[in-house]
Amino acid sequence: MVTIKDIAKLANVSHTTVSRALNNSPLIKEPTKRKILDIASQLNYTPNYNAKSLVMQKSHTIGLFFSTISDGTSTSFLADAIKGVNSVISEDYNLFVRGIDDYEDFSSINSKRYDGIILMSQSDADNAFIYHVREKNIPLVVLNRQLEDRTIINILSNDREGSHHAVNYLIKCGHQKIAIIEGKEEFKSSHERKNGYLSALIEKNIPIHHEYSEKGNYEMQGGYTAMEKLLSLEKPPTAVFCSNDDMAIGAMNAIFAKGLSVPHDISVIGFDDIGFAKYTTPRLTTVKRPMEEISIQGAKSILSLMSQQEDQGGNHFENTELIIRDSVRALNDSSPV
Amino acid sequence: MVTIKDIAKLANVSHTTVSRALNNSPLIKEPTKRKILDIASQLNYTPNYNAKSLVMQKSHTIGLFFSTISDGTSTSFLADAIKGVNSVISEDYNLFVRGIDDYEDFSSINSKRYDGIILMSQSDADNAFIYHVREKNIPLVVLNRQLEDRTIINILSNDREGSHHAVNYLIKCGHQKIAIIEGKEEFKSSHERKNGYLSALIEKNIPIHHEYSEKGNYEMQGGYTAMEKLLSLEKPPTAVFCSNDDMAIGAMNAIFAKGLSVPHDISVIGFDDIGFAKYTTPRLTTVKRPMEEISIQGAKSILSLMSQQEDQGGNHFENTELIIRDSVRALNDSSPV
DNA sequence: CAATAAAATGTTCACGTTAACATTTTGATT
DNA sequence: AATCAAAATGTTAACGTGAACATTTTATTG
Repeated sequence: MVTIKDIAKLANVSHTTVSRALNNSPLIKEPTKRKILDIASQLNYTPNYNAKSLVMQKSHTIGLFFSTISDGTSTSFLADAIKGVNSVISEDYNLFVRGIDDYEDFSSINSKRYDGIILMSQSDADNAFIYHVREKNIPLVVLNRQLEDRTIINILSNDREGSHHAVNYLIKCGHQKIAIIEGKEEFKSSHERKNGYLSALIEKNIPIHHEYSEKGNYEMQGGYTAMEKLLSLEKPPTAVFCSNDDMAIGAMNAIFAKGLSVPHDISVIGFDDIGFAKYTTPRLTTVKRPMEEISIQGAKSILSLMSQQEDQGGNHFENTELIIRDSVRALNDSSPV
Repeated sequence: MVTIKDIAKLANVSHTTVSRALNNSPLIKEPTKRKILDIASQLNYTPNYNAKSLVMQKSHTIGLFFSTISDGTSTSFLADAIKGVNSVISEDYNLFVRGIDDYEDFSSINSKRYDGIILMSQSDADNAFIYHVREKNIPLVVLNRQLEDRTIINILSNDREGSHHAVNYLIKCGHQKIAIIEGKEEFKSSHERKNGYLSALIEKNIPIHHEYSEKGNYEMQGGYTAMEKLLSLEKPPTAVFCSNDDMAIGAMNAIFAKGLSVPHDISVIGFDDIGFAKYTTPRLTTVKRPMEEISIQGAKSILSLMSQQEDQGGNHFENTELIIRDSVRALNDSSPV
């Protein structure tokens, strides 16, 4: 492996001069600079980042952490987040991807190792991690889950508003018996989305029936099982708000399995707008959550946070959007807006 | 930041003794070892991995590279690979994720920075990368694409066999007019899967019609468009082999859009067995490709390759499996095996 | 052309750790 | 107790780089 000292010898200068030349310091005369750069490229020199990091106290590494990678994080969620972050950070940053639940303790997570951390947070259980990162003074951006601590940069979609909007749409379509299939209980988003569902019903004075709430887990099978239970009720709902698209797909399958049709017998609405939502039969009406946009914003934020030290915390909401397709039926004449 | 020298001072020993104690060297007496470990944990000591890496010439980093992350890599593919690798490597390795197409040149990829590299290879264009990694003497495992070079560890599914099997099944079901929707042209797997399709037809002496081959791109929209073309043929096929599930889903949608039914009017078979395949309507018959298993094997291989230096190259095939669901209809009496 | 400031380059140290070699302590043997 | 081997610990250097300070070279000015 060739080092700056090797280059120094060949160029007949000190290794510091080489260092300066490679870092494009204005202190070095043009001719020598060129000579050094020439030799460096001829020798195929590449800097040793460990040495660099050691002396400069920077790691050139950004950590992208998920609450969990193996347990219940949907593929599209994981992939969209990585794609988003990846598209923003430049070649000279390393991107480390890991799940918080992979760690027994957080001792290996410190400012020497990470210049910045993006946390894709799904659960309150992440708070210990957040606390640790803050304590170690590592620049941090939290995505996807709202924090009380307003000093932390926080980028997320307004899930409550999104689900409120969705349920409101069902009501406008004439539905009154509206059920919900909830998300994974440990995930904050589940509660946000349920709250939007509740607030929409309350706003329109529609009574809330306990039996219209079914627990789910954000997985297709969970949506299927939950829907089966709803269908076996004495008075089944006419519409179901599913807390994510995966469960909506499972729910539709449960409906088909009973010989019923969507949206004729039961209307279904989802959340996320994953790629497949356009290709279900019927096409799924859902709330679009701009996951990739959120991670792009997150990556940009962490970069600016790392360069300037001005820590401008607070929430940044990316808007959700109701995507109307074919899985909801209007029960009344007044066509919905 | 607390270093081993700080600990040394407090323990009244040399920093080397501390280093040895922390690394559990047998040279250190039990009592001193305990004392040092105590102090270390009290001070909340965490090792500086940059220093460690610098002197030990190890990076504690495993690179997981994709041909591309942003351009045409399906979400389930990306996520399954990361999940698989992540589940195997231990806490003291960093997992680095990046797309090859993010790099202008590979100069930053060297053995100081990566202890090992797992390449999820989709395209011949990766060969330059592979060559570079080999030249730098970085342990390498290539997943998902067959290499000529038998000295490189290579783990993949036998796609040709899988698609042969699938098309054979269609034939056994009485189909003769069997079309194919091909994958992304630049990806090796597309050709493998097409070859399996062709060999199955040839084996059974079924004439190959040029118009029954449609180009696709591994995306749902591509499957849709390709299917539309097939349906507009004078003699449309009775069965379609789609080179992945995403396109199969798109194809089914195109069939529905024409008012036709799957499998009654046209049979559809996919490849991959993604999570959604169980939840399409009808449920998708497909070839299961054990992506997560492949990445788990890949991660295990890279770890063993990194520890022992015995480089045992060659291909390791993970078996595909035909998953029979409801999207293929038997045209004849003889029920298929 | 000397004096002096500015520019260019060199010397030495530091970063935090492990490793090679050196020294001291311990314990067994006579 | 003296001797010696083994065990435990210490000293110093090394990894590759950047930074502070020191020195030399160059350009500018009177």
